[in-house]
Amino acid sequence: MTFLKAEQPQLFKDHAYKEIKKAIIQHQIEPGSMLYERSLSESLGISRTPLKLALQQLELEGWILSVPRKGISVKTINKQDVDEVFQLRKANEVLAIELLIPLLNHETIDKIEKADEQLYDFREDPLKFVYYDSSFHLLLAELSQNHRLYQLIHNLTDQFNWFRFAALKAGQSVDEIYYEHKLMIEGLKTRNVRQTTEAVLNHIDHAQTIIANLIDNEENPMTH
Amino acid sequence: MTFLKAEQPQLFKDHAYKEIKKAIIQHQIEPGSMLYERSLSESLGISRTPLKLALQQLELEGWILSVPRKGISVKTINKQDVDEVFQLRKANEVLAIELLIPLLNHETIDKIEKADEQLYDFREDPLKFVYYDSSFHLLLAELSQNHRLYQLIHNLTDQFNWFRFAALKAGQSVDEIYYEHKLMIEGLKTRNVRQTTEAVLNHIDHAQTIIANLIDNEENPMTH
DNA sequence: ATATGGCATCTGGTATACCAGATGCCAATG
DNA sequence: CATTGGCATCTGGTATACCAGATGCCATAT
Repeated sequence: MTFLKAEQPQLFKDHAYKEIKKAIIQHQIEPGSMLYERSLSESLGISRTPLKLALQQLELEGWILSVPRKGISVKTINKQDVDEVFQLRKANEVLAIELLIPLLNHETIDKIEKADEQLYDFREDPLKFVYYDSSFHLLLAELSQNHRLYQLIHNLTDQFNWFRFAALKAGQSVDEIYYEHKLMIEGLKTRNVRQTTEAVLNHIDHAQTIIANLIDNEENPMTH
Repeated sequence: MTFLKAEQPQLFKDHAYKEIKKAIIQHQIEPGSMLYERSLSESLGISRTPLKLALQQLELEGWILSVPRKGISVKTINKQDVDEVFQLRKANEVLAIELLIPLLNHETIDKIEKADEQLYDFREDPLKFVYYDSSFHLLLAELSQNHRLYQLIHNLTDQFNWFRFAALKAGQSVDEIYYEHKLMIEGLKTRNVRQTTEAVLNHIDHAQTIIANLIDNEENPMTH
């Protein structure tokens, strides 16, 4: 029995992983640009060993491409990448809904409504809206009680946010999406799997359309 | 233009990853047992740096648990783990079917039937049967043309195989599952999404029942 | 002018030395 | 006898030196 919290030590690899991923998602690092272990480790103030671990995680999650003895680059994306991510999101967020609904109770419904209110507060602030929209989807995944599913959706929403930051930079707003959440919540409150599923699919499809148009239309630094 | 094949160099980390994962799946390493970086690196004949990369990949994929400065252990599993893996398998293999069917042609159907014949050849050899059954499911994932989905199903079927090796060790055979493939193939050949989906779900449910019983029934080294 | 060979210098990959937290034994102390 | 403090020795984490493949420049040869 241990009372003094064995707080997890902050490992350099985790810190590096978060920092680099954030920089990629927020487009502080452009897709296609090279990363160099030596200069990165220097700017992060750590050695190459924990940095390599961070980079490998990013590679396994599909953010960067590492070619042995040649170099590491931030991945560029094309329409197929967008399609793949959205196909997976749809199937797995629907799964989360199906698992979640039989588990709902007053407490969890309350949590969901609270999360949605937070979202509403930031409907005019695109950056924060992106953040809280993800939180909303992640909350549903968490309440599905399938931890592997949560991890998967987490990864997919991160990738989605990457696309989305590009849309924001390009001046496109996706804020009207907020109102689609209302339909999802109504479906959840009435434990209606079909209504909720449809609302989720509409919600995701709507986002996909916006992103797909952005990717298709022109040369932009995300595509190769 | 490069004609001389730029064959990917064999990296030590990949070799170590494959070897350790194989040992875990085939239960040469028992769940719950500890792994030590120094002795592992020695027995693999590599240093700790590439080994750490291999171990981290195994951790990210859920095979092992690493506690900073304390140790690394092979994960034990419980009924919830089994449920999680099978929930994900069902949703995502159904997705693969839905994506695959509109893409089918003579060539791909031929591939699928060939794979099934190979499977039939090993219906009496449980070890090889496990291998070719996975190949069959992976082929369907591959033909869905969603690479992320392929990777996901690959990971899930590997975890499934881990369960399955335990079933084989416990003397339970799951070979009758072969005949369920026939129904899947018929559905595919007639491009019938509903029939194929149902066959896949039955197929996976059948396997889940066998594994769940094994986990539930008794103390065995997989559970904690 | 062009093709080529070799070297300087990039890159990531690997091995290893060292650091710090965790643990358990055991002697010193009450 | 029970408790405690400290040290020996485990563990993984980190920093760093070195190795080898990849690349491009430039001198040289044709």
